[in-house]
Amino acid sequence: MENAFTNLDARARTLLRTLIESYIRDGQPVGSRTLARTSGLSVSAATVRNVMADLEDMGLIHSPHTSAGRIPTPAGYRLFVDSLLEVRNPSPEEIRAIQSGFDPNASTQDLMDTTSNLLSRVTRMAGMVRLPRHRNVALSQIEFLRLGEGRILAILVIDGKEVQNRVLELERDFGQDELQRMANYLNAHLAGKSLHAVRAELLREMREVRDDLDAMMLAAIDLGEQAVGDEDPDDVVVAGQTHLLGYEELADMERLRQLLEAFNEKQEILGILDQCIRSDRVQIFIGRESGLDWFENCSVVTAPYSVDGEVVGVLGVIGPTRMSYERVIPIVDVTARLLGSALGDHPANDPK
Amino acid sequence: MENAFTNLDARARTLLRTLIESYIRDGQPVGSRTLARTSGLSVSAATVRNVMADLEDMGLIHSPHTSAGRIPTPAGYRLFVDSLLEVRNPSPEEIRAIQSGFDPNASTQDLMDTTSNLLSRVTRMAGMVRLPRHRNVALSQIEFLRLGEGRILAILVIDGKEVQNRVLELERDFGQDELQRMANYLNAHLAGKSLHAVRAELLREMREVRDDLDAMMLAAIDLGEQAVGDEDPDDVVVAGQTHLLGYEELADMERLRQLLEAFNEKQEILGILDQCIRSDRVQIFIGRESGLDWFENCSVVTAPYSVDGEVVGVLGVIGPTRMSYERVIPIVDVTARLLGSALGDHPANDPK
DNA sequence: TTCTGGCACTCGACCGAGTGGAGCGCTGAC
DNA sequence: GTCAGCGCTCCACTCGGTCGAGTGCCAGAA
Repeated sequence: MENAFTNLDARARTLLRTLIESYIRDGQPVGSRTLARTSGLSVSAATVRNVMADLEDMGLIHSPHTSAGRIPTPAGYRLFVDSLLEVRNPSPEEIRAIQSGFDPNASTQDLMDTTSNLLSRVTRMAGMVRLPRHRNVALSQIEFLRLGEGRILAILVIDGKEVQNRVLELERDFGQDELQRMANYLNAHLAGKSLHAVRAELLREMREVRDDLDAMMLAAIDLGEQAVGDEDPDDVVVAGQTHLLGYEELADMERLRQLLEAFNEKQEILGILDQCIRSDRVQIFIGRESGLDWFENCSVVTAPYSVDGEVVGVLGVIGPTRMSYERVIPIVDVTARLLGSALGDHPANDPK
Repeated sequence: MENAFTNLDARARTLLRTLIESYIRDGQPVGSRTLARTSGLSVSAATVRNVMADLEDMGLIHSPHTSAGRIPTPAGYRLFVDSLLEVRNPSPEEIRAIQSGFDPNASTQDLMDTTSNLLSRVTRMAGMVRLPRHRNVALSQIEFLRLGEGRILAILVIDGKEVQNRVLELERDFGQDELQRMANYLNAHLAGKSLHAVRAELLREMREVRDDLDAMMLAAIDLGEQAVGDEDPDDVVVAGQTHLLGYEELADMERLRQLLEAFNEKQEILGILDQCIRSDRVQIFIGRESGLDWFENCSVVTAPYSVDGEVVGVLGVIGPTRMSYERVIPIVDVTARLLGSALGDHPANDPK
């Protein structure tokens, strides 16, 4: 890549860019004559052919068959998005359309749904949102309910609006009043702190003061630790998969099946998104770069979103590799920013 | 229908049946010669042609074009499944495969997921399960948690294992201890009764003894009524939609899109299933019978499932109209029965 | 050395004609 | 009512020919 990039002179890069733009627009292989005319350079088709031959040698373009025009290879797309693409800012209408979709009073889950819908509608591809990790949201309240012999329902109220249930299976049985006292203890000590902090505190306390506490407080801390313990098996919200049926470059039924199956399973989607969470900018996967066969002809554009400066999740879209990156990238970017700020407005105890 | 059926003599019915079976098997229009040979009747192709002409007049079959064989019309399929089809019992392996899929200790939600997966895997079509109405499940416990000014979280524990949350928005504000007492009151009076009964009781009590109760008990009943109130917006679990991509009679991308979209929205699927909940046997929708355009070339096979004699939900499959009804019907039937009995074993307080 | 015009060649898309086969309807005989 | 046979229709497939787009290469100009 580095190699290819440094080897390319300005003219070759202009031609490659024009070629890819043209192919993205029309979906047709583009020939030397067209390219010579549309590139803006004053060179003949024959010269263009020579340059194209070089580009082909470098693996950036190829022809589907003799005497068809050229189309970009994945490597070509890669070079294109990395160093040739001029990202357009999203049009004001697009920003408005996205912005108006966010209801700051909605619950997190609703926000995720709205966002992935929005992404898919605006880009006409499949949109997806990785649920935010709850690291820094405040624990409002914790309660325990005895369900049966050794089975306890832990209820976490987070941020004053999200409710999470967890069923804990325990060795020992607790009475409801015991549980109540534990809850009181935990609430008194931990309410208002972030889940992250709560976890840390519980662990610390368990180590440091183990011996000083009576059995019940110990059990309470233990319970709290279990309840806050592993976060939900993190999930991802997907929308608009069906848009993908419209692209004829994805028309292979078997591939399409695998693709939609992946959306159902969510596992692999999750894997892809998780790879992006570290970056702090828009990231792009082209074709098989993610290591998945069924991803041929598909690309992913993702962007992390953050609340209060910390990255808490990723969102993005999946579409055909031949997509309008210059349009999609800023949309994903803006959406991530807007989602971040929508999540940032904690309507903790807002009336109604 | 009545008309067509009574007008058909045994021979015509045999031929129609053979024709449809053959078409279902091969997907090819079937001609008079083939039909004469495979029907088992000793009649010539010419005679078969005459009969076929009659069947065509009755609207039971038609040819896609001159001098192609005949294929069944929706009306033909209808007659076929209503009175010509000999339902095979599912093979022992199939029963075993289905049966082994049920884990009697699983939660309702898991059971639904398993079941629709099972249906789709065994039939290689899309499986769906309408969640059971919670009419007759017992309320184990009800608790209230104050979230904020006038916002209360109601927690219903049902059947000793299912947990449901509802956020109630109230005019008046309640303190946590008030709520606690209300919950105690409600639990004392209502625990162990079916949700259905609970509702009835709450309503009765509100009318009859309104004046005798102090404000708090009244509020408690009110709360209880709200909490038990409307059941969840009933939902449906779908699985294996992607199987449908494999059938070339559904290969029209636009149709396919609408179909998958419908699976996502679930609304229309719900409508179809709800139409079936009244019947107590396997029901079949063919093509547009359900009134939906995008259903062309699709059929639905459903069966209600019941717990303790009462129908609580429906399950079924969606596939191409050209499906093997004799195989699918018994599968759906058996699955419904097995699901019913799996739901019937209440593992209310089972250890672990 | 680099660019350019020209030329021969390749390949796929398209068209039209021809062919074989499946299947139908009709008719007249039994 | 049943049946065999005939003529007809229509489709699917193949084949050959043409056209246009596009390439690769070469020789000459700058």
